[in-house]
Amino acid sequence: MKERYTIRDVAALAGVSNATVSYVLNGKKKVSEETRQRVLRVIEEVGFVPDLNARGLSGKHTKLIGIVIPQTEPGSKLMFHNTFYSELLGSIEFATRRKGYHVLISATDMTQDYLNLIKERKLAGVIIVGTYENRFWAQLKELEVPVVLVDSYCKNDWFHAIRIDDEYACFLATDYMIGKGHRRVAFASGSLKEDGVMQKRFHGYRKALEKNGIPYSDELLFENVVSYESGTETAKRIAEADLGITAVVATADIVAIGLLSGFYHLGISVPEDISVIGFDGLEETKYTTPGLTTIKQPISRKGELAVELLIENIENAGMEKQDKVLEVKLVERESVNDCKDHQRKK
Amino acid sequence: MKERYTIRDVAALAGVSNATVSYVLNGKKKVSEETRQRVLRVIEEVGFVPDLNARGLSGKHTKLIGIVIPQTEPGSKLMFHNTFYSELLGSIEFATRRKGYHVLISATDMTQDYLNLIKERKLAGVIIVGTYENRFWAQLKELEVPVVLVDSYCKNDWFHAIRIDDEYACFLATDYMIGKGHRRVAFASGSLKEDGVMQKRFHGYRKALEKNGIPYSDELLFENVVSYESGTETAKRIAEADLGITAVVATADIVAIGLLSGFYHLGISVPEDISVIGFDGLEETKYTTPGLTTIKQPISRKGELAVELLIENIENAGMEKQDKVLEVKLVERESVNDCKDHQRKK
DNA sequence: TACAATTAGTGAAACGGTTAACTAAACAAA
DNA sequence: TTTGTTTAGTTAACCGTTTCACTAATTGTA
Repeated sequence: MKERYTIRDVAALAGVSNATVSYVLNGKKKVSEETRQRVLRVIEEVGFVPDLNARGLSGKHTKLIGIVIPQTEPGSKLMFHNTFYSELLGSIEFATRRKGYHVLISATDMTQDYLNLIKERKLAGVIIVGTYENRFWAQLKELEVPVVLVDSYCKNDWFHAIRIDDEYACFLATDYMIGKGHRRVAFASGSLKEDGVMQKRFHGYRKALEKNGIPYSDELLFENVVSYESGTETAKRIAEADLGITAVVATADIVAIGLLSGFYHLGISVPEDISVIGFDGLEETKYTTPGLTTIKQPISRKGELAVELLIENIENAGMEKQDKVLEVKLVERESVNDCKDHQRKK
Repeated sequence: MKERYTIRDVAALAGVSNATVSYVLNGKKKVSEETRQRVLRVIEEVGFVPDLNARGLSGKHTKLIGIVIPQTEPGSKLMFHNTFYSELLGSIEFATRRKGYHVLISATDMTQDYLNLIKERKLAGVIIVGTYENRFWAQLKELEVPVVLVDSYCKNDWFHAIRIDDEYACFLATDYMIGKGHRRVAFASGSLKEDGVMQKRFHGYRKALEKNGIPYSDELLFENVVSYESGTETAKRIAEADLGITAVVATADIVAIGLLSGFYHLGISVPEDISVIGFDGLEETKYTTPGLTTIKQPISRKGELAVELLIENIENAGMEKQDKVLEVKLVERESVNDCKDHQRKK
């Protein structure tokens, strides 16, 4: 890269000391209007741009924030395929840029490597999405770097968090299905191993059954990964199980869309033969056939809020921990019908 | 952030000078095996991690690379919605991480702001995706930073480039349709204003018509943005135009998927009433109804190659410019039928 | 034995900012 | 006139690396 003007060059040209230029740049000390203008003119003329590496070295923080998006499998293809993450990432990137920060993305779990990255780059803050792994959370805390969790649950409650009421949201979805007369409601879930959003959503599902006096049955739980393919797979399993299922609550739109496709290819018609409700409110749910009824969560808002919260915390340290719970709403489209009550259709 | 061990701390603990530690770290000078081990042991013990800001300040390069993804509209929602970009981004991120580099993403055009970003962060290299804007390219060149273009066309031919043969690819798609007996083949394109991939693809379309002795007709060109919505819109326009169109060549799967949905809602059946071919080979084309016949391009490979090429250029400066053209292939699924030759169906 | 060459390691000056401590001038108050 | 205060700006140390120039010790050569 080409050699560049430094703050000292600018100082020399403007006939002041480098400190003065620095003060003009960051306004931490008063500089007479006259000098200020002179310095600014020189900056403008030579196209001076400060070196953020140097600033990061001596200054308070680097204006660099890290985003951790879960890595579902090596190659990180799967996760980028769920446009939930795309939309979230887009909103984070946009909000970050608007605030004059830059964003470093990593599709990885919170590992020792990532902790090192935080140190190496002296990240000003970190946004972590959808991780429940807590083996490294104590170490993360020790780093004393501002952290905002999105859709993550940290038992210790150490970090800021942005989320929705996952339990309620799935309660809503399930209760809605039951309200339509469905009694055999399957639950197409992501992995329930970790103590995260999926578990919360599962609890919501069970609560809705309970409220309506429907006994929970293990057979109706279809646990899988969160992906298109897993949806089609689950559709097959549901069809083969032949349990009289008339409705499916999916824990992600991408799964629901997979279900739609799976059922279609099996000659099972949605919503005539089976009703499906999704979760997320992705754009594409408007365009699927049939249009997908879903629980819409404010994805972009999550990203925006995460950035705002993080930057606020970066800029005024020692801020009290915050938890923001955003609202969801049920969007009715065409993938849910009233149950025709053929209790046991063959 | 917590105070950290520096290279001098490590040096003191190992009883050597800081220079020696530095040489152990980056192997630029020989250090006796004994000292090396001693230093490494201390590093391990105290968990020392070098500060990349400091390294970036004094060292050759920052191991930070920037990715520019085009911004289609403020808020950058649209572009992140095309999973073409998600997949590309995912592969870039993965390849980058494997090489020990980090990646800074920006959804923006190549503007003065971005040029400044390159300077500010002293980016080691830049990957630019799908931009044709060249107002700033001369300035970018002056920065003397390694650049790889992906799906971008720079007239001056200054930068490394990764691409497919867009013209041939669309020729293939169109010729295939014609081979199925279609004579009225619409072209659902992105904007042809800029001198980029869309224009190349358009040329391919025209060449295929020409080869088959079909006169080109302006009416059959449907220019729009590249998005789901634009696809549904175009479907409507095609239906309303009533021009006896029996096939559509789309310049992006996301548009094609929009077409599928649009036609469905208009009661027009694909492929019975109209055939559709897409472009990109996104995962979801497997799952649409009907499955989308499409021109598959090696998206992840594009990302990988871009990263490899860029890093090679970063690490051995003065490398000769390279152009890589990757292969595409036509994937047949269910969205294309032989033309029933109802020349003018009502 | 003397001199050159090699090897292992050191010292200190960059890199380009920030900032605490200081100075000099101008002004106000007694 | 003396003293104190405010204002505008400077000096220089520092942030944590890299790397050039150097030294001291060891080895090789004639």
